[in-house]
Amino acid sequence: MREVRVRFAPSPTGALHIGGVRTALYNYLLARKHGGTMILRIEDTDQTRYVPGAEEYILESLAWAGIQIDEGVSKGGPHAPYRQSERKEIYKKYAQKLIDEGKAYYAFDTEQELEAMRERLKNAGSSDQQYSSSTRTSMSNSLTLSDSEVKQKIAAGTPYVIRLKVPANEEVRLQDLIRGEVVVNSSQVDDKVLMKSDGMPTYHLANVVDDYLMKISHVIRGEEWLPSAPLHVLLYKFFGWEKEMPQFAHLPLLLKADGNGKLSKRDADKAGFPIFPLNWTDPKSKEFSTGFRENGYLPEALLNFLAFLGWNPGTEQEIFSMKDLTAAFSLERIGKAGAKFDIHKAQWYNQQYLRAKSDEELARYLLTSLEKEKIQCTPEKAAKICSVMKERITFPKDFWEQGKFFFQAPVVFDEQVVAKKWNEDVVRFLSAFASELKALTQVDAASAKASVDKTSQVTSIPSGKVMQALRVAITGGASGPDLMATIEIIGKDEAINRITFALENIKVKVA
RNA sequence: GGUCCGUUCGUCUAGGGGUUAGGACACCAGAUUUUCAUUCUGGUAACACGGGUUCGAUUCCCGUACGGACUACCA
Repeated sequence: MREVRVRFAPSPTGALHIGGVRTALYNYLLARKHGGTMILRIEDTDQTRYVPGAEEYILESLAWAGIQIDEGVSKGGPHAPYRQSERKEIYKKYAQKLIDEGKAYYAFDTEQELEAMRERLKNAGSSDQQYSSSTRTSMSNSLTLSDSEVKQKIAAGTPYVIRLKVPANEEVRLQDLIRGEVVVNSSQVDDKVLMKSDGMPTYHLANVVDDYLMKISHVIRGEEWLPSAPLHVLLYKFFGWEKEMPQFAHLPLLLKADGNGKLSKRDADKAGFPIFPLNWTDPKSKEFSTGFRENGYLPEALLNFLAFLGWNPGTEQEIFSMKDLTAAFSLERIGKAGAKFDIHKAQWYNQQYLRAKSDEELARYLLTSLEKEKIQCTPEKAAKICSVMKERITFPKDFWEQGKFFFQAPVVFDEQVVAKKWNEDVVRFLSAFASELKALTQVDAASAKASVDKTSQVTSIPSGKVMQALRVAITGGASGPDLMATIEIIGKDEAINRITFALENIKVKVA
């Protein structure tokens, strides 16, 4: 097998779509698996769609995800520059070569003329309205014009594009690593523009030239590129690069969770989950989009989830670190059908990865939240809280959001529990329990439990009848981690205060 | 419309000519628990359809349906 060199080649037109992250991931995994090279190339040949900050965003997203670039923008390498706008002259040279060899031609048609051509064909009932072998003869190009006319037009500064002269009726085959052999007749491929009138290449030319020059071994990209792959094959042929042609792998698309169709930002917004790795504000429209990172998704969990959308190892193992993924990954095991993006599974992965962390690591999340709230807490206490809460949370922020009561005494109490459980017995029990606690020098979970049992005996009230009320008094809510552990964490005095406060403020419902 | 690609539980998928069609998420039920959650146990649930080929097809072939991508001087 030849040296594995893969590239992720996004264009800086906005935030990086989550599907792009998966494409990058698969590229990266293949590179790592075979000790190859991961290249990042920026495809910024469309100047009208350029969005400032997008490139930085892509870089930061990949870094966050843990997808490391070996070569490319921001990193440099033997094939620099890696930004296509800076490689303009290179493409020009290759386009010229095709012109010289009669494999491409100049075209001077204006937008209106092209429009008129399509209209004409449409009216004539033609099934397609392409600029191709059948229509090029009636257009304004270097095939129909004389040499002197062409020269004159160019000299006069008439805008022109360079088009590929696609052969009329030829079978173009390509061996896709995921889909097998794909055959397309060249008559289905139109005379694609290679060089635009602004002097920039189109994707088709730039990608083929760069992949060749950068010695790319595998092109792993989304399925939306499959229809134009034959064109690329043709280009490799015309350049005489068939031997160096990379292998293609066209990935199944990421679909929206409900209904059908490509996963879009709209769908994600509607369902309330992010679609971009990081927060993003569009510089033009000022539209803000949330990111997976800011929503509390761990990169390793997101990647694990993403990896399994379209690929699986064929075993029953579900949790895969980047290392595991690298070891298990293979293009052969990528599926063909589009995968619906079900955020539930992503959340489950997040839970799994969060739980696997040590209390000390988790404590850092809680401490971060507390800092924002300007609440003091020792790392030890934070770790303890995380330890009792880790089984019930999905995101780092949940430690604070579901554990506020560790730091703030409740002032309002769950109405349902109060209505249902708060009664004379409760008042009696809690008063006695508070006294019981007072008698102790220190309260931990075990002694708190002992006190509950003792109070139960003394008052002859079964603890089961009053535990919910105790919880409400201590936390204000109806659910939470182990109550005795909670009491231990807030401490004896605080527990007594809270019970006293509840006793004073919750009215017994008159039966 | 045309070209290409696809189709196994609700979702991600394993499997593959003869299987009780497996797992995970989600869902439901039971057990545990002071609650919720966790955990454990169990459950509902799938080969799009029609023709071939074959002793036998969910698996191979062909159609149909449905879905998707592409159809720009966008990538």
